Amino acid sequence: MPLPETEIPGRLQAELMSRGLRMTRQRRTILSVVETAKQHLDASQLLRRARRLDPQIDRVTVYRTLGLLKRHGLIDELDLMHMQGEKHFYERRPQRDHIHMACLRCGKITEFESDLFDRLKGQIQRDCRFHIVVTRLEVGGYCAQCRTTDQPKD
Amino acid sequence: MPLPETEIPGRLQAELMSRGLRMTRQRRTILSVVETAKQHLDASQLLRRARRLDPQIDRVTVYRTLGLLKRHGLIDELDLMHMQGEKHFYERRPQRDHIHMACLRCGKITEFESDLFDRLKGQIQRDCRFHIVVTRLEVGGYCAQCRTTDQPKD
DNA sequence: TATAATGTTGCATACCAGTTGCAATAAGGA
DNA sequence: TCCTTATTGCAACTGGTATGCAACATTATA
Repeated sequence: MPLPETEIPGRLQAELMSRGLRMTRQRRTILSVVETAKQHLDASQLLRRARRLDPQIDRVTVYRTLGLLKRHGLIDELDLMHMQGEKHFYERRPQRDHIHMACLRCGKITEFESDLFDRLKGQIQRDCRFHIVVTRLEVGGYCAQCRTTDQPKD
Repeated sequence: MPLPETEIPGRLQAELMSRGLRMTRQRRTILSVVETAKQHLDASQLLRRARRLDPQIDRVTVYRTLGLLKRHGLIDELDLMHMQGEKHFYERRPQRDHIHMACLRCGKITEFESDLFDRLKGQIQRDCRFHIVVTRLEVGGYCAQCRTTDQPKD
């Protein structure tokens, strides 16, 4: 994921502490993995990386910490069109929502920000009188590289 | 789901047959359940309804038929923000894409069509040179009824 | 209408991501 | 430092979905 320059390392940790949550060694480790990830990671990848820093960390702790971060709106959960089973992927909640495009052929994930998307969310809030907490726009299709070559069959 | 008047009963069956697929008793049953559903159903609900019409239908057949319909782009798979576990919900692919809004408090699912959404998809295709096959825009938040009352706690 | 070829089904079993109960442990305030 | 309470790790479990395989049904063909 493009990590914006404005992001402060340790931000997640500071956020959780300011909410009065206990900062354990395990949480610090997991948060640092989430913060330094350059791509979207699933729980097991997250666990593997966390274990490189703290070998006795348990996967349950990873799941619980992810749940915590989700409930506090600090990370977003992605499905990425379920291209690799049913696992979920995580990213720090960005300042501005973006769209995830998944190429059904090469599997590449691309992110895209758009004013139209922002306006669409505004329209939903107004027209539907719906208070948006979280949005997820995922698009499956063929990226520029793959759409020129043969398409996969059924 | 709002089933548009333009929808022809037996449409799914005709579509599959025109693609040269075998039309079995089980498939006919499952297709009719999908076609007549008035809400988004998950695999187990679909199975229960199919069994009312054909008691010996097996759940794997439901999963396999759903997979088939998905691959042929005849139904869409929804997560509905994973509010009820990890199950998936299904709906016939509509003529025009719509947004699913899930109320995090009462669980109500609302659908919404929007020109802005159509334009956004156009922008993605153009600006990202991405050929869209399927989109999924899900929004979690609080509906008009629920946003006025107390919010749930962490 | 019978037959052959191939696609589809049902059963049992396995799988995989994620969850839960509970006793042991550790964080942070007094 | 002690005490309270949150958090952890282990093991076992759950729910949704997928698979191998033999039996069977569908469709094309004769």
